[in-house]
Amino acid sequence: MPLSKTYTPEEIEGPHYRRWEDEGAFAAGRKNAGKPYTIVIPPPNVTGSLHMGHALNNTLQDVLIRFERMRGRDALWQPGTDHAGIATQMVVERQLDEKGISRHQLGRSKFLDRVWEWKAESGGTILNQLRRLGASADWSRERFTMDEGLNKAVTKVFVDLYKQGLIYKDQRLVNWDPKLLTAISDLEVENREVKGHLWHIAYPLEDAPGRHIVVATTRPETMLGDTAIAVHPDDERYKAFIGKNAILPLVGRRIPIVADDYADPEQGSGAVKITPGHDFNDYEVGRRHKLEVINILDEKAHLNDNVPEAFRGLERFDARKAVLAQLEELGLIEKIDDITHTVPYGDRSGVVIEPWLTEQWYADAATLAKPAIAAVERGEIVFVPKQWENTYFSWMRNIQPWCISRQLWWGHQIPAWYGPDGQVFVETDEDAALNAARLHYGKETALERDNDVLDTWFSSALWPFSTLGWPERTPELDRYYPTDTLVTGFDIIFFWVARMIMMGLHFMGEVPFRTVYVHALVRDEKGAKMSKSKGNVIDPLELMDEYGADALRFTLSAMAAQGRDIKLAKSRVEGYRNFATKLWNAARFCEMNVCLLRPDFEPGAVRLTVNKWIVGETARAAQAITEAIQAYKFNEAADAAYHFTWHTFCDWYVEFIKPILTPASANADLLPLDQGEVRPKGGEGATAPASGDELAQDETRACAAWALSQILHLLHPFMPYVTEELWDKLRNDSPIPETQDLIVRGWPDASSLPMDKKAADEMNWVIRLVTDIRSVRAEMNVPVAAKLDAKLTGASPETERRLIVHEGLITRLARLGSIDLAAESPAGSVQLVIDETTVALPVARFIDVAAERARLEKEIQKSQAEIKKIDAKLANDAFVSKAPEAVIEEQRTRRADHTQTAEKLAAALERLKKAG
RNA sequence: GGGCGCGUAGCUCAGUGGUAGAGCACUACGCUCACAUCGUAGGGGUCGCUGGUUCGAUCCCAGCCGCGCCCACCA
Repeated sequence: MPLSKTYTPEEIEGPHYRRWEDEGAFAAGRKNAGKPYTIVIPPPNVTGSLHMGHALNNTLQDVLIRFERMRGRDALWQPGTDHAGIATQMVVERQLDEKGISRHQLGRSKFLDRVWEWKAESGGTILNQLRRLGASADWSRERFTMDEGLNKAVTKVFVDLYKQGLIYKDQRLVNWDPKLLTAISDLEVENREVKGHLWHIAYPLEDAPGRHIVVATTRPETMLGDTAIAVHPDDERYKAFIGKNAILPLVGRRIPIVADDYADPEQGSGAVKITPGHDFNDYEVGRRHKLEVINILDEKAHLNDNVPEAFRGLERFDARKAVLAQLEELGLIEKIDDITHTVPYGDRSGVVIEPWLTEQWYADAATLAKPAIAAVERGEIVFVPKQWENTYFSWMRNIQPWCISRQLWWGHQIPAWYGPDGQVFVETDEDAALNAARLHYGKETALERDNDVLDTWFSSALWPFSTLGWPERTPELDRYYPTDTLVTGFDIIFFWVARMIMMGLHFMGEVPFRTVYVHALVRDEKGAKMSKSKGNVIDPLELMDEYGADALRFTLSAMAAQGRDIKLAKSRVEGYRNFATKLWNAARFCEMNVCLLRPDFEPGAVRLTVNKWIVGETARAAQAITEAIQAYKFNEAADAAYHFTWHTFCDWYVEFIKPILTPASANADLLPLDQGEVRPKGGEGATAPASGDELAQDETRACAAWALSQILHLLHPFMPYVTEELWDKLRNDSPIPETQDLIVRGWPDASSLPMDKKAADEMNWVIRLVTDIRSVRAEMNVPVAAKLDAKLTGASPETERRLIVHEGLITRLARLGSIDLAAESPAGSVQLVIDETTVALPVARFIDVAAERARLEKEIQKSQAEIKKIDAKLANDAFVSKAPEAVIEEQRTRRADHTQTAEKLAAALERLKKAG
């Protein structure tokens, strides 16, 4: 069935994807495959939906994986999803909430059943959306961070690290989320700038009635937990107070005034209240001075029984008001400053985080980080762009203990069991824990399992090896680990990338991947972060509906310049949809002209200049695209493919070959038989027409089909659907059995293709000639239908030869009646200069002589100005002695060109004047 | 407070120590047998500012102005 007039993505995307899957096109480990090339997907949240960040991230991965697969590597793109602890639990809790049920009413086990149900219900969505995008992952290997094998991996890692002393339990302040009621890690805290107040509060001194010491705070309610005041030891204002006591207002507690470097004389009043139970700094001060730690908040951040009765049970912000009101009444508020300061918020819950004293599990990140830092320093892992290594280093070198326990239900439950006296047994399963307990206690003892689960990122840190079967030593693990490239956004370098490196090195003894490609964030047209609340989200699914997956993929690739955010404009997507249509129509042209892939076609053996030229241009494009993808310069690769397809193949090659392929064409008797053998123009002396023309046509049909097939391959990583569809068409029409395969195999090898310099020069001359003639015609408003008879003067023998060979093309593309050599340019013509040749176009009846004179004068002036500039340079001794020879030579060449042009144009001007 | 990035055509962005580029938008014209989701031609930029290095700077360096991001326990 012939191709339709336009490309309709929705008709072919689904069927092609199904075919790829049915034929196992994406499966790793196929026979005869070369060296492995592996990418592990950043696992999307299992209950999530595809957003633009996913679209970008997965498009780039797919470009890489398809490229390497086509080049013959054993490409494995390992897919899967993440259980996303907090995020998923929140969704399910919200669903329950709508029915008026709390998870506690349901109980842990039933609640988890509900989460699994929700996972079963919505877990396929994101993966199907990735398929829609064209992602060529090996779905047969799909994993989930909570599946059985991965749970085994998580448990083993936890137990091993515990036994190595790298995981431990500790009581210290954590970031507590009073809404989600769980500890979170430093990374899950988002510091926001907010406007607030700085209250200066007078604390009465114990032994000096009527005298005060003033402290400044942004959180007056925490004073109820104060256990000291700190001043700087060198602060003259307060030296006398050190060692004395103050009386804590509202509470009446006697608190010491201590000297500590932490107190900054420049800040606030220079004296700072110390609340070890609710501030990370104060906690440290408290440690140094052995201060009492008073916890005044419960898990929901309401005041507890450790505060005076009047305040008990108050929510923290209500408590602030109450405290301030009381202080006001007592006249203890000295002044209030308006300030802007940073306040920690939970990135999931959006509420203010409380530093809260609890017992949690920690991983000794500093120890794990050491080899991870060294691996990047040694270049075993390379970040692209390289600057991200600095970000990585600065974080890793100051890394804090990683709080890995969460007071959630959805996640990997911590494999720790407690005896009645609090003794901890960390084992891979309950039986092992019971055994250990029996040994410890000397008898059977009931144990209670730790209720907490692990941070989601704990399991994703193992992803590059857990998905390959670890802790089993599987053949896949041997073959595909270490993986090759990790493609990710910079927002998860700390959360994920750094931790994978730490865990990979610790448990596998090898880096998890060689290259980390860090891409940008997708923003809206104006550069703002896309977010639901702003309503500026562009849905990739809608774009795919409207323009097709290929157009979206190509857009994202073309905009993925390193180190820059992507501002996505719909107009770009539309433009690349048009590109797909253009390609489609070029294929239609080939189809209509019966251009078939030929078994005997040898790109190195073509005889016609146009064909030699397109072979060389194809080689150039293939090389540029290959190099760009290898260097992760997706935009350059996409641009090169776009330009070659549209502006070289469609704009010129297709136009060049039309006169050859159209048998009835009046130009048929002008066809060159071959590069060296040019048939004389006109009837007389012409060699027998038919056979030579058929040879030329034959070669050209095969060459066009070949070039198109190369384009389809080069574009395939970016636009898999339309290229597969057209390839399908092309190969089905082909008599060669070897091409009966999906496009997923085979990548153009530029090094095996000849780049014929002579053919390139020749066709570039034709292009210049045609373009310049068109330009003049347009400028002179020559009616498009007017066939002009061009006359060339001063042509060299080579130009004359080119003219004869390409006459048919030139007259057709430049819309000439004829083009001939002449001794002299005819009067009343417009003249232009190509190298040594003057081209005269008889357009007298269309032109305004005065305007033409002005044009020529302007052109001459332009050239003369250039010559003047070059002469100045060449007259500069410093330039001549210091600039490289090539640069000087280039200047000389340019000068000669301009001189020639100026002379020819001056001659033209003279003739015009004479004629006028 | 520390670190990073960005300011190039109306818009969105590439790019290079040696004659400024693309897409979109815009203007004019469209005979034509792949394509109006198209063709041909065209207009449009002192490459943020100021200095420095250099024979030569949009590119390298410094400072400044403007914008954005990341990290950080400063009340």
